[in-house]
Amino acid sequence: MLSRTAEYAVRAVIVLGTHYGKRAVSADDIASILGAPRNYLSKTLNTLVRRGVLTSARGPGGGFSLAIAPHVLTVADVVEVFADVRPDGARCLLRDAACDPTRPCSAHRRWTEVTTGAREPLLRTTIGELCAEQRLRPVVGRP
Amino acid sequence: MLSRTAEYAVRAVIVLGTHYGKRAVSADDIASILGAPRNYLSKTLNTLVRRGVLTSARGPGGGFSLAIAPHVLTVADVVEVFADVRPDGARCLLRDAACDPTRPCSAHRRWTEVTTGAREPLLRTTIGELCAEQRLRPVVGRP
DNA sequence: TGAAATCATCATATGTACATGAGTAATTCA
DNA sequence: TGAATTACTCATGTACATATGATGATTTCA
Repeated sequence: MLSRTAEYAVRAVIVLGTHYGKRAVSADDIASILGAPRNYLSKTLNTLVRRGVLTSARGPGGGFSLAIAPHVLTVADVVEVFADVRPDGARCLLRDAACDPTRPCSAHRRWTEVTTGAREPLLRTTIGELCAEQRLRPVVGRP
Repeated sequence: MLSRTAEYAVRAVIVLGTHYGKRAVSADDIASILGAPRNYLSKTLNTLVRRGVLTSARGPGGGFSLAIAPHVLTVADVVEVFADVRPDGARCLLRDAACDPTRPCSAHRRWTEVTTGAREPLLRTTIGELCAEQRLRPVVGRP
């Protein structure tokens, strides 16, 4: 469903979500946790820094951290840095020419519903929700 | 959202849906309707034929037709020929190792909900729904 | 039977995603 | 201040998506 890069990004952000408010995690550590190539991941993380999703710090004790709280950061926020899944409302589905935006063709409207619907779970789900269970170790009971 | 190829496929199938039960449409005609490169589209159409989504006929009067009625054929049926968007239930989100399928980790389950939710509009929407009320200029048959 | 129409396929080219290895720049701390 | 740590960047390579143009194979019909 996602490109390799976008999936690395989501997984890395989940790892960072589990350390949110505690400490930064180095690219080396994230790469080894994910089993992802270190330098490639590093470039991906750097892109997330430039987009304001992460912050970075060099030197000993440095690494990457979430710039946005896990319960606020959505999966879409991360994924859409690497793959634009937003419905292209301007371009018509059937022709390269644009529909009249005030009066789009019927297939166009229907297609927008499909792509909007597919995007919705990404918008609705936060990184925090995906991290939640990572904090639960098997022996820890639920309140 | 879709690869170029998958989008060509959906658009081509919609064109064929508007001619369903009437006549076949040639790759040349589809390419010119979509503004897509003819030979590239031809390969894409051929893939759909091999997958049983379309039928083809050579010679004068030949071309491509839907092998499945438009109101039965779903967008997912077409898209998933070119991009597998089905949730990968076996692989764990956080590691390349697989979760225990009978007892997946919680993030895993949550992630499956996201990808399943994103796929759902593709499964639910039929090509027929996208064809309805199309004011496509029909391809004129030979005299 | 031969010409036209049409799908199918091949050879080749280009760009981008994905990846690797080596190096550079910034930061911390003894 | 210098060594260790870490982010950042560059050069390069491979595979695949996206094309383009030419050619082969099949079918129809005058």
